[in-house]
Amino acid sequence: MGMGRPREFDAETALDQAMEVFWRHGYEGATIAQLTEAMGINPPSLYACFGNKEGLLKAALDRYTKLRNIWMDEVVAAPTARAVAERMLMGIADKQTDPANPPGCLLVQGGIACGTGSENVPFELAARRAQNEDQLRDRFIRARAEGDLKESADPAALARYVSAVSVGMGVMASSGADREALRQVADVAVQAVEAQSARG
Amino acid sequence: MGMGRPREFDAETALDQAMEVFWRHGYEGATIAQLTEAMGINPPSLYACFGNKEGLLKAALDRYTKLRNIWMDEVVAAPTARAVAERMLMGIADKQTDPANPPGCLLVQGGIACGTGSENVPFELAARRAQNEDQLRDRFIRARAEGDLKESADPAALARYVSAVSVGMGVMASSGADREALRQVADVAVQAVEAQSARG
DNA sequence: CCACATCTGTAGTGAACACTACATATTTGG
DNA sequence: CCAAATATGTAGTGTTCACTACAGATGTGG
Repeated sequence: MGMGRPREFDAETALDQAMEVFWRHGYEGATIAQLTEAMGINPPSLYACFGNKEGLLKAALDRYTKLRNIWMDEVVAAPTARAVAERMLMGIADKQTDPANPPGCLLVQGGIACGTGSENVPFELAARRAQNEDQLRDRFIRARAEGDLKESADPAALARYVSAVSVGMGVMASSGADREALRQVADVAVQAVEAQSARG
Repeated sequence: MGMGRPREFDAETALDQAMEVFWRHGYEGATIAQLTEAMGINPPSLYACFGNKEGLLKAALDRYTKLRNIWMDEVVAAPTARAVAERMLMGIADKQTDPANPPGCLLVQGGIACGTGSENVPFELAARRAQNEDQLRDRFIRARAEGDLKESADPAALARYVSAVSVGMGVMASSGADREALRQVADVAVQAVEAQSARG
């Protein structure tokens, strides 16, 4: 039995293009016509490979979070809680204003609110944002155990805080804030973490 | 010449219902069918009164920001920069988890990214968020002049920071964060403003 | 070279969308 | 009571959407 005609496009390259469309227009705002054009394929190829529009989004999110998690590993490798927050937020300021990508964050731009039939999309994005928050929380738990954070500090609250600031910066970036403006926000935000550090 | 048949519905009541639909589903996710059903009217009445879907959104935003500005006046009436930040963020934590409304903030849920033909919507929302940021900035400028904030403090950056945290909290609320979780975020966030205060 | 499996491009499909034509109903001014 | 003006409900309009049937192309195993 033969193995059939091989695929003529590269799935990961196509996903990168789809990611950009979702990033710029959101899940509901992105049309199959825009997606297929950006990916350089026709609808049947898209559906054969990714199932449907939501499957394509999930695949794009998988790719996005995979790259992002590599970066997050570098972030939590910083020596102190303050350094972690600074590396995270300054990195966010730069990444969210990188002209190579649409402004903001795919995990926010993808779709915070959706219509009937797509209620699953906001959940999907939230779950992936929560992964990063968990990583931060674990790192802050360690920081407190190491005496880097005060005993009174709440690692979960700190992680939620840093995550919230990241999201807020993403929305600002998507509405036109430039890199310097975001860095100023990050700079202020880090001071709250510093206030929870043992040697403030 | 007669003045015609009078309108049978109350425009402001109808707007409140429309607001809720946009809030929950976003601009693109909200359908005219859902809007008219919630408003208790038929499409021709909607179009006669508000022009089109985008006109309805703008009218709903006008009403939303009108109520919100009243609250913001109370916020900036707080005696110190720290108290302003606390009142703002704690109030946000409560308002964004008020069961009387959909979770989160209409100015975010309304549509951060939109498809072709609705590019104007994210701008419209961003402009209204910027109004609140300007109000905060002016208040922080005064705080610095009064010696409440350090000379080295940047009022514009602080305002942008508080605004970013608010937005981030809104996204968290919309994805299920409860009131207590948001209050913890607010509590941490206020400490950054405190660090910029003269008597920290 | 043949049977089979998978991909590709063309050209649609039904459904849902924002929006509206039109006839009818309800008001005011004379 | 009539004419002008505006609102309402019914029943659509054309367009766009996500998705797919189908025929032909391109590969593998025997």
